[in-house]
Amino acid sequence: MDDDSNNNAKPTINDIARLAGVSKKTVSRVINRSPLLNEDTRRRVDEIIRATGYVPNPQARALALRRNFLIGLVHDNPNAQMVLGMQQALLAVLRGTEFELIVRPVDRGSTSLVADVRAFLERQRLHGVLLLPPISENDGLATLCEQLGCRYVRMGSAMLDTPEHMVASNDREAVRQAVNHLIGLGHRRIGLVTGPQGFRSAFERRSGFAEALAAAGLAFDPRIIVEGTYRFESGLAAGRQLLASEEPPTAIFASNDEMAAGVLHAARERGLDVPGDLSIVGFDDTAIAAHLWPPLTTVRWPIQAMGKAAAIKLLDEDDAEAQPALFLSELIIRASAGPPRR
Amino acid sequence: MDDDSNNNAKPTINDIARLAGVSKKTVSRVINRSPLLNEDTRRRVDEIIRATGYVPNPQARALALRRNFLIGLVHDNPNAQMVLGMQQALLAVLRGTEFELIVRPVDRGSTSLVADVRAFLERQRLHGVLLLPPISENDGLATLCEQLGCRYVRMGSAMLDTPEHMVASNDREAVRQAVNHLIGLGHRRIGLVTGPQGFRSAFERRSGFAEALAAAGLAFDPRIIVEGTYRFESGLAAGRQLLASEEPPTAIFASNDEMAAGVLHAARERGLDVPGDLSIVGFDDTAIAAHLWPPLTTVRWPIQAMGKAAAIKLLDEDDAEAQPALFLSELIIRASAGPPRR
DNA sequence: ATAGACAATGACACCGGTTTCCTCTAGTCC
DNA sequence: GGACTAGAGGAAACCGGTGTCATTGTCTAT
Repeated sequence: MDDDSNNNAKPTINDIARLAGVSKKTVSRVINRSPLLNEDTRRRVDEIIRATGYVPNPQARALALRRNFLIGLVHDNPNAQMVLGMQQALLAVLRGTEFELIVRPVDRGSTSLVADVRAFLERQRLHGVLLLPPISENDGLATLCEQLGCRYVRMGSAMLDTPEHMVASNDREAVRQAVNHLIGLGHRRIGLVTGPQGFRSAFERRSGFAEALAAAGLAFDPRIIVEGTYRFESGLAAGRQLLASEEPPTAIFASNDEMAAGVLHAARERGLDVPGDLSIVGFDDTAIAAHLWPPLTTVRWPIQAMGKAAAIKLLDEDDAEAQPALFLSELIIRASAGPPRR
Repeated sequence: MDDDSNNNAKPTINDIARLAGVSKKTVSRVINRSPLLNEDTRRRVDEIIRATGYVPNPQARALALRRNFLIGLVHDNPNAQMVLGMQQALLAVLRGTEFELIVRPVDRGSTSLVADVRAFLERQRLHGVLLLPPISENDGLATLCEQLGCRYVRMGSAMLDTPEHMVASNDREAVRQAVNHLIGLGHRRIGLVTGPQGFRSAFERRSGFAEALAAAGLAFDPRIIVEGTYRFESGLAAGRQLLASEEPPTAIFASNDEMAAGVLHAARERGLDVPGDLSIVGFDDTAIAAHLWPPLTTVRWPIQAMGKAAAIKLLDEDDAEAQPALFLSELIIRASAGPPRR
């Protein structure tokens, strides 16, 4: 029973060396594809490595190299789908390499955020980290990575850094398109639920909104702009406020889907028809968007593509710059936005 | 600039030993709280450790101990919220310990599933792994962990293993309560959308459903039982089918929220009022549940408590058995279920 | 007083790789 | 033929911890 499945002692570099009749160092050279190595020797050692199923011990390498074959995903993101999508995208690239993914949720609010991440990076000696928004906006973390010599890529809603350290979606442009869609449907009075102040994404989306209105010659009426927190409840409150205003908007753009769901609730509470009485557009295309009634028109970021580019940037010095840094999101047109009835 | 933030060379055990005037081994004993150690020596060394901010190198320890201070989360779960909730629960316990969390999504369908996980465990030499459903139901993985001497905990919808290797919710009981709730509201004809065959959770929930009907003396009518896939689309299809049947149910229990959302869509398509014409109950209490209109009555598992118990079982030999293994879910009553109008 | 037990600590090998530096060959040039 | 060079590969130290075993000093039993 133990015979084939449990060949208890895994071979080490010493075993391989002995079997091949060479020194450890030569085996090490084979593993690391050293160029100054006789072709015959390489073949012979390779043969034995394959036959024994030898795999170098990552812990020993990490100790000797002072660097681990680990990619970190550091995040404090309430959007579970986004985080998981990113994990999948990273793993698709990491699979087949010797790298593993290590995930580190952190606490954005904590005063010790940078110290926490520092301890994490120093202890684990990561090869690289991917910083997800919103903590990717923290310049202290980027500086930290530089200091520690840890490769890093920040993900964000706009370029904040040099292209090799950045994977960004163009939220401003995406929102412009979304709002143009509403304008194209005939809306002239469009409300906005923003994200919380201090978030770059909130700023970008708000800017895109303003730019679209300006381009269409529409007024930017601060009375129908409400700040939210990116949470459902804030969307609900904002929706109530906007719909109760003197001259309510015929359409509302919410800066993420969760708040859009809140706005939809508010509309429901008033017995409004969506999209007949009120059109709603969200942002993110989380699972909820397609499952609401009516299904939500929203903006989908290319998470997979961004994750893949980020992974390659983290792994490969050479391919890093060849990877795109700016990605365009896609407007997903569903049923929650239509021509105003009035 | 480099002076205080970048004290480039981190102290090693040798530095501490030299500063304290003791041998490496003694420092090692202090770190590992060895009992045979003079109190004075311990204090002196501790003092220096604190002063220098020394932290043992995890890679070196891992090499020497042949075991890493890493807890793995292995999953193939489409429920992003659950996975993330579990991550958070684990981290809440791991924080403050020397353990880190490493996350490993795998491909349930892959024929090399066990081999993949084996390679992962062998390479990383994890201290322990938490297996999330549905792959937690794979006995091959549990056997693998035993073989490799890796601590493990399986999470599931029913007890499948000894309590020290298990953290289970009692789905059957929870569904019984949910269905009793519907019966209590006056429903006599209740439809069921099951999960896919082969999933333990699907089986348990179906069993709970059947048991509740039986206890109330209601017939279990196979014509209003539809098998789903746990995905939205399957819920939609099931809803359409059930509502188009000759004698449609007045309430439908869907085995997860995503399918419940699909059923709700189907009701909307037919212009039905929920809960007036149709009551709907889901399972999981994902974010979507509260955001639907009407908000979904559903079952919430105690993810945080289960994650915490799992983490303790994984970390601590002694506390493992003291931790509860079976958890009761909570019925969250919202607006999607009410008395039948008729 | 002396052997034996025990507490406290150190010396040294070891975990499994990599790096540094050195040796040994064989080929080239004059 | 001797000096020089480059290519191939090995010996030993090292990365930073832990395990094993020996050593020392102190206390107790005889």
